[in-house]
Amino acid sequence: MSDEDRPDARTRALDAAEGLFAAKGFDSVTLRDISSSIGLTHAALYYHFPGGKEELFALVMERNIRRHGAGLSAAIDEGGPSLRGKLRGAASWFISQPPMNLNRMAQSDLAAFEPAVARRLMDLVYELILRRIQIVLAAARDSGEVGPCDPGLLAGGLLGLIESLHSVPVHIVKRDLCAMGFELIDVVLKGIDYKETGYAGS
Amino acid sequence: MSDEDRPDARTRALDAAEGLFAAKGFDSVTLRDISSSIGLTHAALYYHFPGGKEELFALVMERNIRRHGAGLSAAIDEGGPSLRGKLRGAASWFISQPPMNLNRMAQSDLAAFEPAVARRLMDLVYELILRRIQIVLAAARDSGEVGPCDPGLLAGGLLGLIESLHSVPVHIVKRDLCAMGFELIDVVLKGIDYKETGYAGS
DNA sequence: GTCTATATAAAGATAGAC
DNA sequence: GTCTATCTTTATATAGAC
Repeated sequence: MSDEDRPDARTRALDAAEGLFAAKGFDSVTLRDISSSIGLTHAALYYHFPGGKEELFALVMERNIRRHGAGLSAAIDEGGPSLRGKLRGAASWFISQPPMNLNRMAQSDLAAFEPAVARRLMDLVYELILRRIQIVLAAARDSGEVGPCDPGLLAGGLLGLIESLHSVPVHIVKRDLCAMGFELIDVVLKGIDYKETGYAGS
Repeated sequence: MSDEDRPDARTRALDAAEGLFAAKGFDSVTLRDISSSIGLTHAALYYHFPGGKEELFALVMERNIRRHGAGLSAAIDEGGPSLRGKLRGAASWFISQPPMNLNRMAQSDLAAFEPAVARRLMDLVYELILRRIQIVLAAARDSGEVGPCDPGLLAGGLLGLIESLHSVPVHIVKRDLCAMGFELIDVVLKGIDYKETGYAGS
């Protein structure tokens, strides 16, 4: 095992920035936070990202969205042919990842950015993530697997639902987050009247 | 109508801060943003809030949480005896208000606060908001109005679901946000197999 | 590529006049 | 109560040495 498996400084900067931006948001993270976490001074970041903090953030977010798009797509495909399997795959993916905090990105982080940049990132979210879920739902509806519904509305709702699991206070997490996600998926599929779930009361 | 209905400066500061903090988060709002929006200099804020920005934020958040608690409670009571009515009331309330962004508050805004302050605010959220929804669900389950379910999990999920409506891109909002919220409530109640909803296809 | 040093701007906070 | 003025710290960003 050579030491060549260590990413170059640019990639390490992107990785560090991704974690910090995801956890604290654009304004709360300083370039020094990022650079010092990979053993550089903040000035070195301007060599790799001449556009400064905004360029770094935009690059990080785009990479993050694309990674989520690819991971989500694979997880859906691995879920098998049923809608339930596909949605469980999607839930597993989002639960396995740090929270995307799309609300914060849209409403806070991108507020001070050039509209073109902000627009582009939000379009990517829609195209690679929301649309992917929407298509799954629309296919199930069109094939009659489920009844009439609004796939666009439901896709956003499902994402909010699953991502909200990341905010569950630790002392409330009695079970595996993934099991909780699956239970919420079953609620969406069958409603809370659903009797055949594995859940056995409080 | 006397001019006495104008709130005092302290209240106007809290009001302005509430809107700004809600929209942009703790770090993105400056004391000058708040003071200038009510025609004061930022130094004047230190007369009303000697503890500075952190005190102001904590006061604003506590007031906001209590207002949501009261509004939510009233909305649930006005929803009538059925679970569906109560949940529709809750949805109407959250949709009528600016987004709470509890995720951002818990994960970003409060990260740099004293643990005791952060803990206290999160406890208030649980006690006044999540618990209120949880109780409604538990009562419906215990009375047999719905089947077995986990009220704690569902309360958080419902909140995430409804709050996610605030992030729906404007060009996607084909209908009234409240109607969309009601449709999501019906999904939770009956699942997407539900055929008797008013929804009439894409 | 990364550093040190520095320029510049903005923010929280305080002192003291009015 | 609110202001002006100032202090201190911290951030982004740049220049130039190595």
